[in-house]
Amino acid sequence: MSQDGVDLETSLGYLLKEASSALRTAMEEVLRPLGMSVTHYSCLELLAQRPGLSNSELARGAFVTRQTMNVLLQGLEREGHVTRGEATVGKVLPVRLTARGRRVLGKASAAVRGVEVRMTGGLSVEESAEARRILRGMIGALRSGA
Amino acid sequence: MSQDGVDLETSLGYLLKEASSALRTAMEEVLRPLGMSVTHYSCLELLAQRPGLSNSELARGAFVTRQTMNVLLQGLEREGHVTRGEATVGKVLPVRLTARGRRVLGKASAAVRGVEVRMTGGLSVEESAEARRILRGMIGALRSGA
DNA sequence: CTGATCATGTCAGTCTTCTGACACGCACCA
DNA sequence: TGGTGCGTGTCAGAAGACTGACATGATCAG
Repeated sequence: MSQDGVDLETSLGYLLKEASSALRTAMEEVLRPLGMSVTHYSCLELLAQRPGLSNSELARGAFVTRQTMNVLLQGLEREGHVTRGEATVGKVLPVRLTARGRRVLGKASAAVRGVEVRMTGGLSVEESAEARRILRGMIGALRSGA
Repeated sequence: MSQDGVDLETSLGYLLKEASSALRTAMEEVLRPLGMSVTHYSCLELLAQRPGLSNSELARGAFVTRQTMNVLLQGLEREGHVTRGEATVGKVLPVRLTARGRRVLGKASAAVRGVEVRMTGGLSVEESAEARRILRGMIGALRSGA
């Protein structure tokens, strides 16, 4: 059975999906009371740390297509959480957080930080570093093959 | 900036999402030529390893809702990849792979195994074990908090 | 035995995300 | 100079996944 196939009990891929799913669920739980989805939060957090990112850059950072990020940004702009500036070069429109966007992000960021602390609470500093190193290696290996 | 928020460069949560996204993309690439999606494959692989699973159990194993798994199974049944037996207890319908389902799964399973090998190729046996241990710890910590 | 609770399968509607397609601007090279 | 390729923003349609809701059967407390 497990000689040619993928054993679910052992597979790192399955474990990765399981962990990612659990993280997403936990984030949804703490973000729901704030009226925010995980993708909303990801977009705002990206903008807070890298102001002026474009639509396409935000999409890559949040792991969605640029079309999806576009409709997301339209909603965020309508709600007054972000502003889209003038194109300085080409068609690229830099996006920035408004004061209101920064405010709602504050609570969300704290909530998500709580989830991350809960997730990594049982890990030593060495284990965290090891986990980061291994995950980065996996990502690199997967991307190189494409 | 990064004192209260979540630093994307360091965050294990972001790294987890990044790795999961890269894995999903890589799987889609190898499954597309076979005319199969990741969720299709997950469902079939689960059934191969645990025959007779019910709709709800499959949903939990593939990290989707039972409604989503239901429409997926309807499609797989229509294409002759699975059969749904009689309810032995309650309303629970055990699902099983057909010969045809097993055949298409064979190629897909090999392809996905190739992706997993590529992903974990650079890891030693000890590192793999460490990664599994850490991921299981994260999953447990996230679930316990719910 | 009876009522309450829970999990399951399923139908319907909605929301999210993706794929496909188009026009535009930039950079490079012949 | 003109063309080719690439990245970008955006519109439209299709596919995927989710939430809500209902009836049914199992389980357990009283």
